[in-house]
Amino acid sequence: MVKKRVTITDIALEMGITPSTVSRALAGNQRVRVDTRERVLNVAAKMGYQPNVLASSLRSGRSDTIGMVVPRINRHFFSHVISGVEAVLNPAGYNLLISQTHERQEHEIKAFSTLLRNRVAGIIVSHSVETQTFEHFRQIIDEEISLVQFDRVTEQVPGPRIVNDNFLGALRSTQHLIKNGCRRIAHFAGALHVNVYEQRLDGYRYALEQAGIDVDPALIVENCIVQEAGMEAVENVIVPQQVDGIFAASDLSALGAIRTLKELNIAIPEKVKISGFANEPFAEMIDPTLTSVEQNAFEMGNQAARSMIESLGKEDPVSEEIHIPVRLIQRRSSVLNNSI
Amino acid sequence: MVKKRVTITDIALEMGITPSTVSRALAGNQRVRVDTRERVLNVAAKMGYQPNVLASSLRSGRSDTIGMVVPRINRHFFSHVISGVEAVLNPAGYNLLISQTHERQEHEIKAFSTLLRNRVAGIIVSHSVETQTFEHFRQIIDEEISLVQFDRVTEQVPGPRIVNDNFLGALRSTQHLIKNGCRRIAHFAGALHVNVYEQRLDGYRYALEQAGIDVDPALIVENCIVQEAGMEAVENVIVPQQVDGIFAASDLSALGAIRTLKELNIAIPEKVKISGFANEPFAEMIDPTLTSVEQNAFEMGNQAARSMIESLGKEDPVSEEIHIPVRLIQRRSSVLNNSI
DNA sequence: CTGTTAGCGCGTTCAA
DNA sequence: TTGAACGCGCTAACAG
Repeated sequence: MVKKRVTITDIALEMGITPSTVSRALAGNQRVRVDTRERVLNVAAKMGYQPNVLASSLRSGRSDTIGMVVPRINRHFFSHVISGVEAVLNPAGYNLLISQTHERQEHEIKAFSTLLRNRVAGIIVSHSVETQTFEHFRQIIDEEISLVQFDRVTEQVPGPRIVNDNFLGALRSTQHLIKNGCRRIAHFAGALHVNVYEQRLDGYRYALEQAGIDVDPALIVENCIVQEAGMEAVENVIVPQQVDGIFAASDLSALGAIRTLKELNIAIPEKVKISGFANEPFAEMIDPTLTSVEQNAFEMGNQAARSMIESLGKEDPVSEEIHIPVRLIQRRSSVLNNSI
Repeated sequence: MVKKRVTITDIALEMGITPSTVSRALAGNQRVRVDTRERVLNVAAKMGYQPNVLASSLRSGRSDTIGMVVPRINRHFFSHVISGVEAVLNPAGYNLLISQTHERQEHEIKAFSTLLRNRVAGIIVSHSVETQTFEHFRQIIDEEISLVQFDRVTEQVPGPRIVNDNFLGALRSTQHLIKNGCRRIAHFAGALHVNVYEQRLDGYRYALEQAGIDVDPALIVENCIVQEAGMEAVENVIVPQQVDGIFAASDLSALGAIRTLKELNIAIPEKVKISGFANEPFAEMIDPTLTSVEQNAFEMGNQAARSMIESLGKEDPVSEEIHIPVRLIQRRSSVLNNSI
């Protein structure tokens, strides 16, 4: 026996009133007697009524579902951003529909399509690494769906952008290496068409220039953000170029460098000082512990959600850029004495 | 200017046919001329038509949204399960609506309510640690919504249960410690009303009994799954009880133990051998590297999703229990010589 | 304060 | 093969 789902009509029939009144009572509308509202609420609870948000959204044209599109759900950074978004959106009465792109633009396009079909009120997105064109944002913009970008963002699309202070993090990190005596500092960079990696490179460059150190292109390793790339870079660049410091745009490539350097018996931090980016959990667990730039993913999620809620109340998108502060965490991979 | 959303009526008007025909054409219905179907598809694409799944679901009574309820999105294990679920459900045309309970039963109840209101076709859930009663599953069962449990499950609720082979993992892990010479083996347990921790305790017990070692209740530390608890347990149990082996139900408490033992200059693995559970990423990064039981979270997600799709096609739920194999990964925290 | 009427967008009868 | 009519559950406009 299938228990049919309870509708407002069922409640109305049960009480001898009309569905309209039930609807108003449930919605907390003022134009309904207090005692009838309470009776409706009672009967609804007793009958196990669950409002059908599909019908409600269809009729009202409003939706309380927010779409979220990320490269990968199971990456430490993104899972924490998602958690931060959820922490703000859920208490505010919104639900999250999540898609991952696996770093493929094609999947990003599909994800948008799915979210549009589901009539989400807004979309919170961090681009796939492949994404360099933005025509697929057209429909989102045309339909005036609120759009918030975070971390991997572009100015070519309107709406708030929540980003880490990548430039400052890179600047502080490189300055820290310089202060500790490094002169030939390599940079493990990412894909430079992605804003975050471009800005980290800029911060690195600026720090060197300020210190009167020439920027040597031979010391900049592109697309070096995974562990294996860090390992290879040690053999191809760090050793032959007699590098004494590494600012890595990723903790993983920093880890790769540490492992290979240890194998080669090159002392860290005595011979080479290293700092990474992201402060992954393993940074404080490896030997030596890894200096890194902490980015507050949870807070970034909170802010993205707050910006989304704000956008939902406005007519036109505000294309502001909001910076989440970063913090350099000094550990043994870059500091000689035992002061830390 | 708001571009109004395109509906099948718009397409019909544009083509001088009726919405019915458009609907049939888009649904791939046979009872429509091949060339009109193709014309409809063309016009739909040209007009940027996105089907309204809310209206579609409302009308058809079917939904392609699956709800997922987990304790925390941003935990390594759960984020990988989610990813595994997504990897199967997405290509099959389903969307995921995700809620986290933060280990609170109250939030679990709210999450269910939200999913029911959104008329999900099924729910994939792992209980909060607080969950010990199951009345809040009533409505899900009554409305015949497909239900799949994973990891933290109960037989008190119908439907497939996808679980790790916790018993076997614990058995192999404890046997491994015994084989390597341990006699007084402590167990860092979790909350014992949760199936996974109960089974890990059982496996530990069974291994001891098989080896003719008495189970000493003083060596079983309950609710010891976070780092701090592992640290305290070293001082309260490991040292005073002269323990020579620890089987921890969690990598985190194992990590805590390692840290405190190192501070106390108690040699690992010479004096105390340790194995954990979950094979968190840090297990191979700490010093000494941590022996642990690998649980394939991604595969567990795949299986949960497959079971869900299967359930959706059936009338009555099948209450089978599906085991995901685990694997003991031996590392330096438990092995003396350099053979690994 | 409550009832009546209409329609959101779609899918599914029943006719033609 | 197509069209006309209806209704999924709900909200909103208009009466009263």
